[in-house]
Amino acid sequence: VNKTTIRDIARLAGVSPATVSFAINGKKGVGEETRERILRIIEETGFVPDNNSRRFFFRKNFTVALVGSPSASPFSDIFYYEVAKGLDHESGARGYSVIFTELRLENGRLSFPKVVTTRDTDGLVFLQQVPAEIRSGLRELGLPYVVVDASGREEGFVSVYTDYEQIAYAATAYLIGRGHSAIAFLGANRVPAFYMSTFLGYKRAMEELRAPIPPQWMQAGANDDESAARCMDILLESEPRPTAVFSATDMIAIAAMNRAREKGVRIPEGVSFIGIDDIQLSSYVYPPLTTVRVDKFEMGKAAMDLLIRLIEGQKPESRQVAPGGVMERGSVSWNR
Amino acid sequence: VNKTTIRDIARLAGVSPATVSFAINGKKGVGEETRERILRIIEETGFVPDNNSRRFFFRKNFTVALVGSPSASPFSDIFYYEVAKGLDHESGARGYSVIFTELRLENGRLSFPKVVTTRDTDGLVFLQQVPAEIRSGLRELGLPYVVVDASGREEGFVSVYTDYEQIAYAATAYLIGRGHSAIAFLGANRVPAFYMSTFLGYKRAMEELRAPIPPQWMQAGANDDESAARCMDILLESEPRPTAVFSATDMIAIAAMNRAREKGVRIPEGVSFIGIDDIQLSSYVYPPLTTVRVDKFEMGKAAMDLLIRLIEGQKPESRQVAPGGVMERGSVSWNR
DNA sequence: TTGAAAGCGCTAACAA
DNA sequence: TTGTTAGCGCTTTCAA
Repeated sequence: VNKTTIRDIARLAGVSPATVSFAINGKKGVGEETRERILRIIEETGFVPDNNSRRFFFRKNFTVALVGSPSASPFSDIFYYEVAKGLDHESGARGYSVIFTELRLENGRLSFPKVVTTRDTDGLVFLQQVPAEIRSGLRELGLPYVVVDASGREEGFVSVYTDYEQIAYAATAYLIGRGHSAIAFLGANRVPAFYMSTFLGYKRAMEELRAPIPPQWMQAGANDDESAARCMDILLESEPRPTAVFSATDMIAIAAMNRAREKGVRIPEGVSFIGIDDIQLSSYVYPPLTTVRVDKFEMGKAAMDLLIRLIEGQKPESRQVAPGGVMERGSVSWNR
Repeated sequence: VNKTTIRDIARLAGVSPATVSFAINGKKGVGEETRERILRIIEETGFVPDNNSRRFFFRKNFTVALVGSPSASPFSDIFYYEVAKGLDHESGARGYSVIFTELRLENGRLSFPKVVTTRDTDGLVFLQQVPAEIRSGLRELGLPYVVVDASGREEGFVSVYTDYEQIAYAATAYLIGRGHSAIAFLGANRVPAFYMSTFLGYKRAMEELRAPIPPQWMQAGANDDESAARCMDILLESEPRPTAVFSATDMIAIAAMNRAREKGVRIPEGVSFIGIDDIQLSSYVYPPLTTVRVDKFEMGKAAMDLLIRLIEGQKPESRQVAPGGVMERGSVSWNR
């Protein structure tokens, strides 16, 4: 198949290739009627300039890689997907494509996939955080990158984040609004900044209640299903026992909920639960989990915008995405 | 940043660029010691040949696009992710990258994203089926494509599939092995070929029981959460009532399970459930769903292999991926 | 306003 | 076995 080139169009229009190039890219230096004639011919022939030639000339890929990491799953499976949709949406409009890839895990060490090491992409998108083991490697690469759903933005990178302090406050305040005051906190300290934000939001809401919080109501180590279950055990045995639990993520809430049920606690009558994220899972567990939504699609779009700006040499600021509202489902009951 | 080129390497090695190119690509026509010297210098300098130049020269992208469709049910979210991992794994080893993209939905019509229409990729991967509305467009494009998890392989395309008849048989046989004989079928007819396979597998297992099946035990229209719930209602009201339900997918099983619980049925004591897929959700619902595993990672790998062969001009056959085993969890009880 | 010409980094045909 | 050379399709500089 011999694709038509800019030369063919030039011949058809009776002009030089350079003029066609100018016309296509909307540069000045082409007469109005010449431009129209050229564009009409392009329209008719369905000509599309060869992208690989442009890549070659500009020494640029017009490509961005979404870099997943095995350590992030399975908590983030669904998270990945919605962010990816947002990235795709925005990138399409800006002339970029999104490459899907994952960090390689070989005998216990994380490394970049070949697309990245060969610099066969213009920028990277990370989720939540850049795994510590690859930070120095990332610096060496010198590729622009953004972090989506970064917890806190202390460090020197561009990120898309949401206000988890505010969200945690909203979640706790929701429980308070439903009559609860014995509210426990179930947090994950694997990412300290995330822990901080959610805890502070919880604390702020509790302060307005002016009631002291028993220390064993504040659990920090719920980093996966099992540790969340252990934390839940402690909560259930604590005296007095909380009537509601605020969890920093839906996954934690679900693991804790399952544990409580195993121990014979009725939900939400015995203990109420609220989470953060609104992952797909949350509507399917029983009872469906009440949670505060985080707009991951929007985060993906924002990340793409920021990353393209970085690639093009701008110095964009990190961007905040507004939190969604409370998704009221079946895991919170009234407490009177 | 002025990247080092093949010319620089040639100069350092005291040979011509062509010789370096031969050495890199393992072509014959280079002396053994010259080759070693060149490769050593490449090693030392960390030189990586510019991929965009190769794309330009070969008029090829070394890229494959995973084409999602917005109309696909939320059921497939997790499916996407595991297949994508398989695609990434295999493509990395073969020098390709995976682009993540979605069909565009504009005023009710599906269309291809720009990456595809501009032929800025070498091949496409579809999930389950090619949406009917874009089939003719796909033909016009003339891009190679494969369908992952295709239901049946009647039509003229290359696909990766698994034997759902066999899987359905295994699932039903598992219930029979647990003492059940009043077993209902809950299927989805949105994709007829998939419906066929699962139903026939169910029927084959039931035939061995030599017991007649009341027609209302065979429900075909469970295509989403709500229709699955309605089907479950019918099952619960049918006389005699089945003691177990085989569902063609985990999502259907979960929706039906939730419905049964709403109606006050205890699971698995009242009714047992088994599904197909082993999606992540299945281990988190309550009770955790017993299901037959489908190896989606393997499907992704196989799809990539097939697609690359197609791109390289071979005529590969569709490939079958072996079904996984039964994942025994908490949704099936013994029936005596 | 338009055209001619050079060149991006690589590969492959051909010549030495 | 190795070097020379041309050229892939595009953009941009420079000259007309």
